[in-house]
Order: sequence, then structure tokens, then C-alpha cells
Amino acid sequence: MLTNARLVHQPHDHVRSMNAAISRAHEICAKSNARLTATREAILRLLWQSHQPLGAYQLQQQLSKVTDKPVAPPTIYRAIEFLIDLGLVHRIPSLNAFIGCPFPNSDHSNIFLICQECKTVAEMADNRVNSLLESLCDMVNFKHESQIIEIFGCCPNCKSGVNDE
Amino acid sequence: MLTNARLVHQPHDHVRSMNAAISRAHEICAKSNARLTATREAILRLLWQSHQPLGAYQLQQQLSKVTDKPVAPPTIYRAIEFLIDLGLVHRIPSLNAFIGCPFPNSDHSNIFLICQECKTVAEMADNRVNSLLESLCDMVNFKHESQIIEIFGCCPNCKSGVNDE
DNA sequence: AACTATATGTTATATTATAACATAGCTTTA
DNA sequence: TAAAGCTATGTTATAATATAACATATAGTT
Repeated sequence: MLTNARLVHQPHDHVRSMNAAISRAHEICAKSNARLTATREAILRLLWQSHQPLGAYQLQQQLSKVTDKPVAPPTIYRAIEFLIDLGLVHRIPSLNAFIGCPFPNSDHSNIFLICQECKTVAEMADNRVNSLLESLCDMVNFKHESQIIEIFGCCPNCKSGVNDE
Repeated sequence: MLTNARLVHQPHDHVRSMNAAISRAHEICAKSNARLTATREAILRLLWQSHQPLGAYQLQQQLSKVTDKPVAPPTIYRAIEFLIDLGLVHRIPSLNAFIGCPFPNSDHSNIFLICQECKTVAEMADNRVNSLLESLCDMVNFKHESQIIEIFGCCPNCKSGVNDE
């Protein structure tokens, strides 16, 4: 089982984990002969700075602030599409929002733990889940190609009331 | 393991299964002191007639045709919200679309098999999946409240080319 | 330097969803 | 049965999300 849950749900060194993510992203792009341009990297950074998924229009605002010039939606959606295709970013369908993938090289269980209180999202991967779902698909003769699992609930911080005002 | 996959992926008696669904819906509403009004029932019927999920604006068009008068989006969204709250209908987040629930009384695994070819969606429920996911959540101290699992792939019909032209 | 492919800018618009307020229709009880 | 109160629907407007189409620029290749 692989997860970034502890990272997400506890204080940690943001800058360091982001830098790691960015350099990993550069490697992955190099391998695929893909270009991590300034815009794309900026979007990836914005997504990594937040453990809450960001919507396209939030990204638009933030990118516009960072670059100090207007940014139109297609710019955002194109960068996101690029990042998703490389597995660096996920879309959380029920939230219409996007989040950086903490382990872009691994198997994609795509299990997301969405805290309804604080809106943070942690990711997990687990092979038992994958094989169980694949076996269920086999039983009904459905060809499994990909999956996404969204789990809604309450993260450890919000359960314990740590961040209450 | 509970599924309507065979029903969805094979020819069957639409009218019969829909009538069964509607009368089940009436029972469920009665239990909850909720009113399955004409509009709500019409929406539920439309959703049952199709094994493909329908978007709100598709429902709008079809309802408008059935009732022969204009229908505005809030009408649709309100009926859908009602039906979802009672567990009679699901929203498929990645499709922005809605589908009738084949076993509204049972545990909600909310596993959807989405055929990328023909766009049909079958549903499954499986307690092993539920308990596995709950145990993963326990491991990271996340309180599991609900879940949705979307599996993308290819249904038996499309695999075998049955419906090719 | 010219060519080609890739990426971005720009404008417009499509698609999905909800807010806010008005009206109508049940349902309970006087 | 009439009045009151709750639930549902109608209506208008608009918010939020996403994409199409075409122009321009930039990077990489010959």
C-alpha cells in the first residue's frame, strides 16, 4: 500500500516535497520527450503547493497573479491535459478539480481520500484493490482499462478537531 | 457480489425491469414519506429506459418531448436531487450524467463499469471491496463515509464486436 | 535561414449547474 | 371547507466549468 496520507494530513516541508516533485516531473518529461514548459511547470507547482485540489479557474487566477498577466482558460486546460497525460496530475471528477500525483511512476490505483471538512485530498495505491476490481470485472466479462476511486469522509486532523477555530 | 451487468450487457425485457424499478421506487418513497410526483417519476423512467447515463440537458429535452411543454434546468436538477437522495439514481461524476440504481435497497459499493465504446454503465456491489477500502482508510486514520468507484473499459458486447456495423 | 512541429494567445461559445424569487398544489387542522 | 403552512414547480437570470477555432509565436530540425 502506497500513500501520501501522512504527508497530506500532517505538517511537513512543503518546499522540499514540491522541489522533489518538480525534478521528478522533469525526469519523466525527458523520458517521454515531452517539454515541461514554463506554463506547465507553473501549473504543476501551484497544484503541489496545495493539498487541496484546485479548479481550472482557481489555477487561472493564481497563474495570472504569478505571471502578472492575464491568462485565458484554454491555457490552463491545455497545461492540465499535458500533465494528466504524463500521470503527473489527476482530475478529481466529483470536484471538477485537479491535484498533483504524489507517485507518478507507480501503478495507478487512483484511490483518493477526500476530506469533506478541510477539502484536502490524499492519494493511495494498493494492489489488492486493483486485483479485486479486476477479478470482479473478469466475472462479468468486462475489460478493465482504468479506474478511479473517490472516498469521501473525514481526515485525521478534522476528526480530532486540531484545526478548529 | 451484486450486479446488473448481465442485464445491461444483454438483451432483456426493458419494460418489465423498468416497471419493477418504478414500483420499488414507489415503495421506497412511501417508506420515507417522500412524494414520487409525476415529474420525478418521469425522470426516473427516462433514466431506466436507457442503460447509458443521461445528462441533465438530455433529460430536459426528453422530458420536454414527453410532456410536450418546455422544461427548465432547475426542474431537472431538482428531480434528480430528490432521486439521488433516496438512492434511486446515481450521478456518474466523470460523465456529468445520471443513471438509475438497479438495487436501491442494498449496500452501496457504487462500482460502475463504464464502457468507453457504447457508453453503457453497469453497476456492481461487493462487500469485499467495501471492507478492503474501509481497512485502508483505517490504516491512515481516515473516516470513510462514502465512496464511488468508476471503472473504464470495454463491455462484453463491444469486446466481441456484436454491435459493430 | 528556412522549415516543421509544438506550444501559446485570443475570441467566442458550448456545457453543466445553481441562485433567487414567484406561483401553484397538497395536507393538516381549525 | 377555508385558512395556514409546507412542499413542489415555474421562471428568469446567471454562475461555473470546459472546449472550438483560428492566429501567432517559439523551439527544434534540416
